[in-house]
Amino acid sequence: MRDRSSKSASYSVDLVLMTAMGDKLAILLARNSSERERWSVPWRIPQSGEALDAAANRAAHDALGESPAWTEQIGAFGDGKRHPSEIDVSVAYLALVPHETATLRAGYTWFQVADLPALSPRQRAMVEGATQTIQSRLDQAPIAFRLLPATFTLSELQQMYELLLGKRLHKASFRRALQAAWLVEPTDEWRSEGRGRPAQLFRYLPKKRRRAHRGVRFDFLYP
Amino acid sequence: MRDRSSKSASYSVDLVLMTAMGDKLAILLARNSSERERWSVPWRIPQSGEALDAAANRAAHDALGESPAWTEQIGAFGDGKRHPSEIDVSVAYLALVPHETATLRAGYTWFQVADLPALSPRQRAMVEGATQTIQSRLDQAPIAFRLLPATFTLSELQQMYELLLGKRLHKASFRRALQAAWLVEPTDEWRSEGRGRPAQLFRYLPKKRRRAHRGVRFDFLYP
DNA sequence: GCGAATTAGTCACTTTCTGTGACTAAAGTC
DNA sequence: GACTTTAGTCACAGAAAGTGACTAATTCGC
Repeated sequence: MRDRSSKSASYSVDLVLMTAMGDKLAILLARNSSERERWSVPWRIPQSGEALDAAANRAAHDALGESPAWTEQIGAFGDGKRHPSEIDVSVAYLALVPHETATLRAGYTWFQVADLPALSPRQRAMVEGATQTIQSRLDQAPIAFRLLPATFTLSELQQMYELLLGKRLHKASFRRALQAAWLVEPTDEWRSEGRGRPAQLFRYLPKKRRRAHRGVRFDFLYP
Repeated sequence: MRDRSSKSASYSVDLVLMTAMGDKLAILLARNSSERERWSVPWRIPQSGEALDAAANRAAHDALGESPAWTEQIGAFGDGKRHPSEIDVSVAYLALVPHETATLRAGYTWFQVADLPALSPRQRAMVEGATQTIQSRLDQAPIAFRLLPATFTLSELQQMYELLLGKRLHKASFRRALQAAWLVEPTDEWRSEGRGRPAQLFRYLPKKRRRAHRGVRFDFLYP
């Protein structure tokens, strides 16, 4: 990548930037000229005094020309897995953009996560971690909304959840849950998508949520 | 701390080691001789080639003489907040031990998380992150069991959940959910705790879980 | 010894939530 | 105008959660 000024720096910031392309998740990769793998996740070495998320944001700006709709740290990766550079530890960030409005700079390409080229072991672990983070935080953070444009139909939102969860959802149940959670509000616009009845457009409704006052749910997955 | 060999190292591993003392959460702090704050979370600079979790485990061993019952990375902290040393970035680990069996080496003390002494800003952020991680992963990882001895009564388990969740639970609901999740198995031991009927002892039952096959739950908390 | 107090463990009832199929509505296609 | 397609809603059955009351086994006070 760029800023390889200090070859001895011991940590990097790596960016797993994801989007939804059609019905597949995709990840942004940068073409490498000098490293062993032909492609890699964008990464930067923080400049002196630069915060970690600032470095992640810089990597995103270099690729997109704008800030992602969502950015969140995944964790620090090291522990023996090889990185594109000789860096000991890499702090990975997950970032999301809606595919509709994203335009890529030269040297960057979207790859479907199901069909990635060879990546360094450490970066492959980061991609793995990023997809797990998405699934696990889907019900705590507005992940799905950050992958959609500002307004969307409820069918589009449902399809996004189906993509992220990897399973079909029942329309009536989905909408009932959505209503109960006060997550969206209708706009006065409608969209006619070729055939079929036009759909109303909605927008995400960030709001002070009253904490769910449920008891324990042992929906555990762990061994 | 110790191993201050390379003052120029740019990242550390910091350990937020927690336990349940009575009905309060407590955290392990190490007394400082030279740093600005009198107390700090134990931290280490990874030795060359040492993995991040190995460094966290080393910090735990130095304090306890044994490995924690649970260890998990929380994330990397930097972003301007001051650390005990001049280190740029610190990778924080959450670790758990049952209070009953933990014995501390000299220079280490438990503090209730509600009543901590002055800590460096970065370490305070880590403690904050650790408590959030505990709450958010309580239903995905055996957090409560790692804070209890190998065998325990169901009342003790319920009290642990009440402590971690910060709210009372109904006994019948708690046990019903526990049964449905196949999380514990009875031993043939009973414990008489002074007055009242003796309680059967249970142990944690790690097991291949069948994935919860539920739909979406918009139990969101986010703004 | 015996009743009160205390803690464990279970049951049964009510309320709430979820899964699901069927229904109506509004557009385009032929 | 009949048929197809997508949006949006309803209503019912079944499952799950909230809750109070009940039985069980022990210690304490007298």
